[in-house]
Amino acid sequence: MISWPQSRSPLLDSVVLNPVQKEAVVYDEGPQLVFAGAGTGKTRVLTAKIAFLIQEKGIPPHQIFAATFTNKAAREMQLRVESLTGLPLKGLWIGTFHSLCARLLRREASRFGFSPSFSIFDADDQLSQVKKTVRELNLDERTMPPKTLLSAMSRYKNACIQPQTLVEKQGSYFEQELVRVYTAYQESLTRQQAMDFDDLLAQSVYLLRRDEDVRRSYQAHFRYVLVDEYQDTNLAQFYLVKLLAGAGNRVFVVGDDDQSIYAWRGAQVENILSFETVFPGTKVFKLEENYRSTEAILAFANAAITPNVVRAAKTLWTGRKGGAGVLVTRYRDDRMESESVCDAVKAALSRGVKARDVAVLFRTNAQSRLFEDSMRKRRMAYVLVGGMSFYERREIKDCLAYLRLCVNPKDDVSGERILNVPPRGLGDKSRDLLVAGAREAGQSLAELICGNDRPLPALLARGQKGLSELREVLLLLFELVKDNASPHTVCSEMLTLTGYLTVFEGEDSEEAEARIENVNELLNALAIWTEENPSRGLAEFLEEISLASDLDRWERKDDAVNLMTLHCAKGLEFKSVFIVGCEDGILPSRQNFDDEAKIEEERRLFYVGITRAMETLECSSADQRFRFGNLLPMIPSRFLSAVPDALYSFIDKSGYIAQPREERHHAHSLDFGTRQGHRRAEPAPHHEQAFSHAAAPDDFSQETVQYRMGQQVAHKIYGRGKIVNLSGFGDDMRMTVLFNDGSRRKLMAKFADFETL
DNA sequence: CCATCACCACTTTTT
DNA sequence: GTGGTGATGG
Repeated sequence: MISWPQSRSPLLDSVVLNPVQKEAVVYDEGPQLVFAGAGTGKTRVLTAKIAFLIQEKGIPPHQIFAATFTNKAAREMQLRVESLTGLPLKGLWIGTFHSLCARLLRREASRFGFSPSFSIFDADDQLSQVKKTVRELNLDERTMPPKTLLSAMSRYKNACIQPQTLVEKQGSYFEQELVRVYTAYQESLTRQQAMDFDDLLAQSVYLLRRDEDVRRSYQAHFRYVLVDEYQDTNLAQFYLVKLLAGAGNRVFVVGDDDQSIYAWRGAQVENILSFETVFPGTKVFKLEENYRSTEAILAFANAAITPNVVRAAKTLWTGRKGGAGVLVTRYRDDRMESESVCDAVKAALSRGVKARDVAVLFRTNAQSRLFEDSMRKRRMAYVLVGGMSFYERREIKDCLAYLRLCVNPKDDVSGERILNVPPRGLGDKSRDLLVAGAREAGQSLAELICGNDRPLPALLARGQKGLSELREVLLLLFELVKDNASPHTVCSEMLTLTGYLTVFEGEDSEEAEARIENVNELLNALAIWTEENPSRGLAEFLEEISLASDLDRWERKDDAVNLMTLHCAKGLEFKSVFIVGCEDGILPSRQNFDDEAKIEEERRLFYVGITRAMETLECSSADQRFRFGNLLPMIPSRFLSAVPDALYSFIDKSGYIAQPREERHHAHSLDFGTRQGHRRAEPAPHHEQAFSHAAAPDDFSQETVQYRMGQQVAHKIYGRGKIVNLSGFGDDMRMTVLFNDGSRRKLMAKFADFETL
């Protein structure tokens, strides 16, 4: 380990770097590429590099452009650099490509006829807009599926191909119509002063390409361009790096081709593999010493990735000899897998492992449910990352649409969304009339409704009242925003004015209650944000929301196990990792069977999962799994069989307790699983007893907690009470509890967090 | 106009 | 098992 010989800074002296890492940090000639294998300290190098540039090279923070993969990574990196240099780094351009581009585009908005407060459309908004465009062009949604169109447009945008350059080209019917849709879609976005995710990148590229002044000024301004996770950049991001770097090529990128897992959304591994040719004179550094995983895990990882053909040669090694072997397990079905994995997690916790250091990783979000159920049943705390995020819920999106409209009244996707929310008698018919009227007047929906300079289109009588109500609401909200009211005030005012919650309050369903709770949580989040960002307004809040991923909001909790997809786990590390659902069809995904390049990406995904583990790793598979509502036979992943047996221990728990005399390998024959529509099998046997107590098949803890009428219970929040009613059973059991404070509550048994007395 | 019900396709992965 | 869409009737 070497410290900084010529450093004047005691803080920089404190960074421990190996010789290669140090060389990469200090080198300062031309373009630089760091091949950083998993766990080789790439974040450390990147942070040290930025600190070095600021402190030793005297580059002002605002002249550094650093793109990370998540906003969270950016925040953490900034904090670390700040603590290294002891300087606040206010102006540093650090963030995801998307947020950095948004920042650039807002600064330069006037140059391309946009307002700096343009909206950012997320996937949901994009889809609404495409659907609308398809309808306007009188296309059939079945032959021209909006989703397909959207992904095709996304491909064009990733390659920075504008619709006007496509018009001349001839192609299939689909392609020709695609160009029409693409053209109309972009026009509508411009009209609404909106950018979608892809536009943030593409429009930045167009701007820098088109406007020499802008390009020159940014090239002169940024003295360094740094990119993390370079293997996952797409063509637009590559162009950006190239355009921003300019002739000086002060570019420093870090990545690992073996961890490239986003080709499906346009990332090109070629960016990293051909970096040296594209940036002549590149200095390459290779980090191959892994500081994260035990030798056993690393050997397993190396073996798992070996079959890939498309990769730069490298071999990770570690000085940490030994370590617990990797465990590969095979279960009867998905339920048994989740139960057993949760038991194994629980066992680890009782051995003293902290829940925060444990992760269960899966290929698809749908797999999380079983694990959530199993953990809840065991009263184990967990954090689920990803899936349906808070800000994607309908009620939240409704509220946000109002807020977005306040910032950008031209946003018709938001306008149409809230037109009849809550229901105010403005249905499809009224909407069409208003949209047509707005189009004719050259205005947006909100502008038309709020402007009084022009008679509104004749509406059905029923709509008039609702329309003037909406107008009042919007006018009041616009007024508030003009007076710089806090985001929290605007939102709560909107709720009062529209009576959004009264519909739910009238309903007595769990769902309505959850909605109300979510909206309250949003208000809460707004209040906190306002407090933490007193100088920033609604527009900034909305931008932060729309560019933040679920992972960005994730925080490790000391006592909660982490549940997430393999994609989400990139860049993270955990002492104990469980990779579940290691089956052909899941990992690798069935949809990628046909293409060897895609299989290789799936294999890299597996590799990413493996290399998250520091101390223990278990990879599990199930012989049968519920998918699409039926029980399907599964076989263990080809990725597992590619790893030599000697590198792991294998435990087969897939045998049937009901057929103890059967030969073991018959026990998991497929005939059992082919009956379609089969209901989920009886409670799975505890895995440690699977073969030992054939006579006691089902005393497993499916329902260890029993409830009965009149029973006394104690709830964490509501205190003590008595069960006065019960209905349903299993996961659907509901109960009414009369608490000692006099309140009466309906609860789902499976969620109810209390002790029986 | 809106609530309800039947039917359908769908599950990769996300800034 | 989900969630979105389309037909129907109040």
